[in-house]
Amino acid sequence: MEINEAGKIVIARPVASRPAFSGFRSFTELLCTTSSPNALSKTAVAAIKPRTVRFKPAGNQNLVEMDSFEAELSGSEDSSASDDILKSKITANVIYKPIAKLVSKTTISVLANLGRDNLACLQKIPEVEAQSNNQGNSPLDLTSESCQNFTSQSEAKGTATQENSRAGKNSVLLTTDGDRPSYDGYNWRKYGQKQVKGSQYPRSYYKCTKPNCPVKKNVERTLDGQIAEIVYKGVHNHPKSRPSKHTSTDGQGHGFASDATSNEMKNPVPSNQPNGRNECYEGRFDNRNDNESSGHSTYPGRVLLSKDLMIDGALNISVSTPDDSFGISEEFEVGSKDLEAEGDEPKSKRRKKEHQSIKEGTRDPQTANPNSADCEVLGDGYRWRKYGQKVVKGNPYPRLALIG
DNA sequence: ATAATTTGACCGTCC
DNA sequence: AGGACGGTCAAATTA
Ligand SMILES: [Zn+2]
Repeated sequence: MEINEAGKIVIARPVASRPAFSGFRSFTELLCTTSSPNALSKTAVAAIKPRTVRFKPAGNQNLVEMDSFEAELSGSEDSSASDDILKSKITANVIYKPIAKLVSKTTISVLANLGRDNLACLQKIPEVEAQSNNQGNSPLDLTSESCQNFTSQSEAKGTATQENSRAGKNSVLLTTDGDRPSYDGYNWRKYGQKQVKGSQYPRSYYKCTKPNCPVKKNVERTLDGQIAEIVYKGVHNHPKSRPSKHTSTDGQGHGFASDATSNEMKNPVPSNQPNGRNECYEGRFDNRNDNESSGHSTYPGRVLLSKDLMIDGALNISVSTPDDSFGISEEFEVGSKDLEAEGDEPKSKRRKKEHQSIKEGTRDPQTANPNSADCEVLGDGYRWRKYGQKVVKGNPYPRLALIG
């Protein structure tokens, strides 16, 4: 059961074993500059809520969607668990996001003002869950505007050290806050939360709000509100909603809350999906750094994502594709490897089913990316050109070097 | 009034 | 068979 921590913890740092490419940096830079992370923070509040009681009827649940696949894995770690990895990896994508979050303008301003007061920030930021204001726009804004701010911050921190980030303690900036969104282009509805055994943090369950979309994601957040891990399950059967600035976009119209996590949306994703489907297969985002936060700061992590995702942060990323699989995923690793996993987690339950589905759904990586030849569109919305590939020691899969 | 979130209970799977 | 867990449902609550 527990175990993961070790794995997760980590985070990796970037660097380490990667061949050096200048790419790294570039990546980072790119990310920062172009893509920006999503950072966000917001106000927050913590609330305590009453509890509800319910009776329950029973039964219905079988809906579960099977489309998804799963992933699991966890963590990060370096281990080498190759086998496991394989299995798990297959479907899973992990992303480690360091910072990120989206912030609303207000927040931004606040931050700006506060700038120094991290503490203050912290307090606010922490949990909000969302609702507030930002929903609609945040994403965009962030991207454009905010991002920069963040970016810089994050970046700075990241690379430089982010002191602040965590300095503040929990996190202010970097952190993710509560549930807010980082908009990943999709709208999510929280349908459950639970303390899972293997992790220290509560796991929140989100579902894509589009009517027929089976995609779900699990988000674990630290006390501070930072995202410790995100796992995506399933494939969207609809295009992303684009954040139009003011609008809510897509579907629902209201703001959505995307929970916090992931991606950035910012960009119009280029091509991502030809059809509009396949957006995410499964991914995971891990951030748990608490542990050591001290070390470095950024949360380096890894990301594996598949088609849509994102990356963010300031980290170094490396991308690798597993061959195996479905190609679904391309992984971004940020630091080290992690992978994980293992067996410990019981997660497996439904997984099996999912896997099957997954396979079906996912396959065709190539298809998915039209560009696959030399250029690939990773989840970040940008197009990358492969300029190298190499087998890296701790990692079972060849690592690709991409240039933006 | 409506939609989203919270949260205890229920269900299925694993051991 | 029974307990432990993770995941999901859905009434209650909140926004
Ligand atoms: Zn969806």
